[in-house]
Amino acid sequence: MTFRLYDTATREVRDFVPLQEGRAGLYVCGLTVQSEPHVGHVRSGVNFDVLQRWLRHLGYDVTFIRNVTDIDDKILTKSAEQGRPWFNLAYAMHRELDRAYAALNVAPPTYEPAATGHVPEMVELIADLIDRGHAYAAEDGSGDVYFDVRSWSSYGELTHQGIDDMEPATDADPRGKRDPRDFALWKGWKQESEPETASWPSPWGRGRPGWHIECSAMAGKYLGPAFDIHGGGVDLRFPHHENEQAQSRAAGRPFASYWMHNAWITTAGEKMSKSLGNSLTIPNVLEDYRGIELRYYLVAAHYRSHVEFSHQALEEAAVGFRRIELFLERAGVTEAGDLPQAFVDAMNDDLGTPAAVAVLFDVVREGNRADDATPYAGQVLAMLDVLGLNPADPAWAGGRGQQDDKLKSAVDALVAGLLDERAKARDAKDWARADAIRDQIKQAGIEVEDTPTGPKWSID
RNA sequence: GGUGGGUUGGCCGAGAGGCGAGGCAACGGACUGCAAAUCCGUCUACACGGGUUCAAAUCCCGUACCCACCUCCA
Repeated sequence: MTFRLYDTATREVRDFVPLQEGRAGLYVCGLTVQSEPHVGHVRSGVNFDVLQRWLRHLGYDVTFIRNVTDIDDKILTKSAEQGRPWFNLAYAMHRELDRAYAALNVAPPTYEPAATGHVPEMVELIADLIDRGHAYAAEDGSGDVYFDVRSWSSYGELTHQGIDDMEPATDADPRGKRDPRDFALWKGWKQESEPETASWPSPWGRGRPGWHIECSAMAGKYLGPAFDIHGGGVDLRFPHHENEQAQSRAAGRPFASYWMHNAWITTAGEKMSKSLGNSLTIPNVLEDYRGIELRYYLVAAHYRSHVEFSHQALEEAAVGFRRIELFLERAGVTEAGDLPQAFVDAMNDDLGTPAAVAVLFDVVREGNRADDATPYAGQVLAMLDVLGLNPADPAWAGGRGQQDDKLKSAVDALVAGLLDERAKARDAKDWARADAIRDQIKQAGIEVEDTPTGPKWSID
């Protein structure tokens, strides 16, 4: 079976046929770095990381571009509220995002371009659009430049909407727009309310980029006028992706062949909006769960399915994942084997991670049943590698590894004496004494279990 | 008004005309001095009302409820 994926534009699962054999160009809309990343934000990071890994597994030479939007209205508003420069806020949140990705073993993309670093490319594209008659400088002297949606007959094709069916933007300032649905390519500098540092020179006066233009410009720069896959969250379909496609194609660039959109994580049935507070920020969640457990929770759901976040569900997922880890520990295998065909089929079917995870557990069970778990453990490792969930991956060590080791050997020394005593009691069939010692250790939060190779302890 | 998605067992979460996904929890059994871990088994679900079909969670029609997007949200 070849790799198939659901294309939002055609609303069907299609065979993946790259523009160039053996190569895959992937552009994903990253985040606007304006607040601490929460669980919902990193979902797309994890989802597209799995895509990237799978494409690589399939042998593609992948160029993966994931941008960062480091200038926009919200960044300006928030930084003003916090009394610090916008670039300070954006950079701080960018670093926070990097930490979150690292904690979840989201591999860095090939390149992570930032909007502010690509103003010349945007200006070039905007000028081209004006030349072609698809954009115009606002006549009200605001310095804005708008895309003329009426000039582009296939506007709305990505989201299958007709211009006249769209709700006129009541909240947006119509300013110098010819049609209320025209969107900003360039935003003139508002001297009275915006810092000069948030403006760049352009043929239309100082200003800053509109939201959508950056992605068209950067995708074009790093992936060329046509590339394979464009991804992002469902909310970006409209207007962001619709506009990206319109302005790119209006400039004569074919743009993306496939569109992939990941679904939301909701809390209490509601969109996990940035205004809901910070209880589910990555640093907060990682106080209670390991990164690998959170990643497993995110990978176990299909990328196009809503996930209703709950601590109970995350807890259950973590328990389930530990089952896999325990199996690997017991097997003591470190060499990855081959992927089971059922796993490959699941992944090829639009990244069917839920079915893939089911295969994972099937193999764990078979391995637990078998006399020799080695071949099964090898398969499990191979599957975990593809999903970015291999516990042995150094990415999970974080900065705590060394201290954990020291702690472990200290506890080991303390527990060893007690276990020794317990062994003597057991030899003498003094079960009461043996159980008392085990209880005593458990009081300290350490679980003792007897295995064929002797007792083992683990932190509860 | 337009566009898209959803409603599955105690819980989470797949599937998309016939064959019990998987996980968590619970219960029973095996193993164990007792446990733990592991294995085996049990719990046979698809919002509601119609319809099509030999056969519907899956297709069609209708209803209810939920969510998202409609010009700077992952």
